[in-house]
Amino acid sequence: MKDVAKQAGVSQTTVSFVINQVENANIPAETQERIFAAIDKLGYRPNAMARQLRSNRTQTFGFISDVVATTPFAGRIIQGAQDAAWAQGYLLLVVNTGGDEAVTEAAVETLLERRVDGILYATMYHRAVTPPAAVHETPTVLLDCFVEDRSLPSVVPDEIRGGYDATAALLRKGHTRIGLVNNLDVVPAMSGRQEGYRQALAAVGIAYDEQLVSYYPSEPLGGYTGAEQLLQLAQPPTALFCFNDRMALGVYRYAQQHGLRIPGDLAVIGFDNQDMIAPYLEPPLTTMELPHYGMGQWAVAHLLQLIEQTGGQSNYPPVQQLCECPLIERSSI
Amino acid sequence: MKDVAKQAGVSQTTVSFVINQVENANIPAETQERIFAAIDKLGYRPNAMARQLRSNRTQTFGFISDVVATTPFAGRIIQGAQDAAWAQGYLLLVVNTGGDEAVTEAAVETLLERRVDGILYATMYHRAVTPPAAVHETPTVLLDCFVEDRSLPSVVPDEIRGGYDATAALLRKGHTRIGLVNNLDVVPAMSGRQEGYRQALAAVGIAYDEQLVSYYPSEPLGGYTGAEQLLQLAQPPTALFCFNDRMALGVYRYAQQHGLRIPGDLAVIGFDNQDMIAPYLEPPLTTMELPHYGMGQWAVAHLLQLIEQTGGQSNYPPVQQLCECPLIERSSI
DNA sequence: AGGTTTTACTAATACTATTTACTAATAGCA
DNA sequence: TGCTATTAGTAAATAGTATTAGTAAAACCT
Repeated sequence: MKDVAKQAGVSQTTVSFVINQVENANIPAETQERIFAAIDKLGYRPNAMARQLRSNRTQTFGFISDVVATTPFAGRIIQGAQDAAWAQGYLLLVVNTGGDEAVTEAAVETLLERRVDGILYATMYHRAVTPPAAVHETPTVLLDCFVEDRSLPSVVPDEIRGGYDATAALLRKGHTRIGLVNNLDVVPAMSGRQEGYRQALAAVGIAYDEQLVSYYPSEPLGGYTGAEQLLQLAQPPTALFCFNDRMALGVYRYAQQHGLRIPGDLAVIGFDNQDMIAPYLEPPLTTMELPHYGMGQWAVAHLLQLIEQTGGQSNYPPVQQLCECPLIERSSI
Repeated sequence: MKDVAKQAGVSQTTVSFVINQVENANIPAETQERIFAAIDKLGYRPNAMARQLRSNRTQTFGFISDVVATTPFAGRIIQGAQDAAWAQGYLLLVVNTGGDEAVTEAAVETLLERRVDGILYATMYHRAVTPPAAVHETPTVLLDCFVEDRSLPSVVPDEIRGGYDATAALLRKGHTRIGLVNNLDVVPAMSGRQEGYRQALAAVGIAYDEQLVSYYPSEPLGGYTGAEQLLQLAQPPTALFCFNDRMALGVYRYAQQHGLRIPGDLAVIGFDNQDMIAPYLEPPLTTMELPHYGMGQWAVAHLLQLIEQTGGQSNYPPVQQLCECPLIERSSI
């Protein structure tokens, strides 16, 4: 910048004013042109480090996640966050802890040393977490996870409503005996979707029947086994709400092997809207989409809001945002 | 740091020496302890920005990609890169251009302003690219892509060898009439795998038969149509090598509808090893894995090497690295 | 004409480290 | 004892910007 100033015959201050379009600086167009010419001639590029040091803002957020790549659709979380950040002139510094606690601690430490303007703490499936205490030293929002004591803002899918809407979609098609092929692990998705299922049935006066719910590992085989259990009942369901698309895949397989036509003999609805499964099943699977992209966006928007508030020191209780899971209608119900 | 110095009763210089474990500084253990106590007491955390400004190293790489999330397995590229970077004390600043040229240009500019120590330029499928000229201002390696003039180092899958190995696996099982259900788009994966297929056949003296190769869009429907075309030949193939797992899915569907048993009546081998498809097909699909994770790692390792060399100003021609695609044996051949 | 306002700048300082050059005090040695 | 070598530090320069306070000259106003 000093060299640019010399080249343009002005002071370094003036160059700074011109580069940053400072109001009230009153630098005439002619001088500005001289400075831009000097910038071009010298190939000058502002040094963001120095700028950050001086202004105490890095225009950077840390993005910590347990496992980015293992679950395939989860890349959308990071994409939503990145897009929203970029739109506001922010960049994301990503760390991937692999779920290791020591790494997570080190990651937070590193990000704080780098003076990120905020931290996004994401998990690849909806669950409770206990992030390192140091995250409280900077604005932080939890993405697809939450802390038990609600001491940090978080954004998660609205599992109950998702379960409700999926069940309601089945009810709208005239089904009254609806099975739930649920996950065995007690995670928020498992209990939340089941609660939504219960509420949707209750809303139309259908009694909750324990027999119509099966619990198996959330994989194709678990779906197969669940279908087997529920469809061999004396009064079998005419529709199955599956915990996820992979379990729905198992249900499809069972139906195919037993000559059940979907949706004629059996309606099937999934959850997750997995790119590589849902659209390619025969018939294409109706399912609920997890709002990963939207949650990523929301998290960044909220972080920006927190940063702005920090000036005002407003101390509202951290918001716990629920994101709706839209119904993706295809041909399986 | 000044406050720490005051608290410990030493100069700021001494604190710096202790924090950085400077050799030849001869700070006795007792003084060091006093300083560490002061650091703890004041909750001091070094300011990476200032450190970076002074030392002119950011310990950061830029990671530019066209579309992170659209192709599901591609997250592994970023994961491989991130893991390798973290292991060396580097962090990744990710930007996702959505394929937009203006955004790409802006991304490079931003990363250069932030003085990243290097750039990783990744695409989500293997292809030729023309990155902004400014990437030449910092060490850069291309990931899953390359420039026509080979002016930048790159790492890509060895498509020819992948095609060769897939075909060879089929040959080993005794097949002599092998069809290729290829992609319609002329991309390196398409032509490379076909070339490997040709070479593998030639190696055992089987003449290349144009009739045994079909070209359709790389989706399930294209696979279905390809299978239909090849299997209705007067002398149909007993094995099909599919451009990717999604096309293999279409082939499975065709086989099922026409009473062909896999692998008994028809052997099928895919490409990509997609998490959500290959293991869950019936029977599980034998396929070739794209070495995404490994390419990400290699790219970072090479970047580090380039940075080290930059001191020595060695000017070798940029290396073009090929990564092997391993065979994932399951039950479809 | 004399004063005020505006224009077009500049000098100096701060941000938080790293690094070089230097010093005072002590230890070692013949 | 007198000299050098080592120990245990410190002062000051530097990195590249942003920002505050200030100034000289020109323009404006009555």
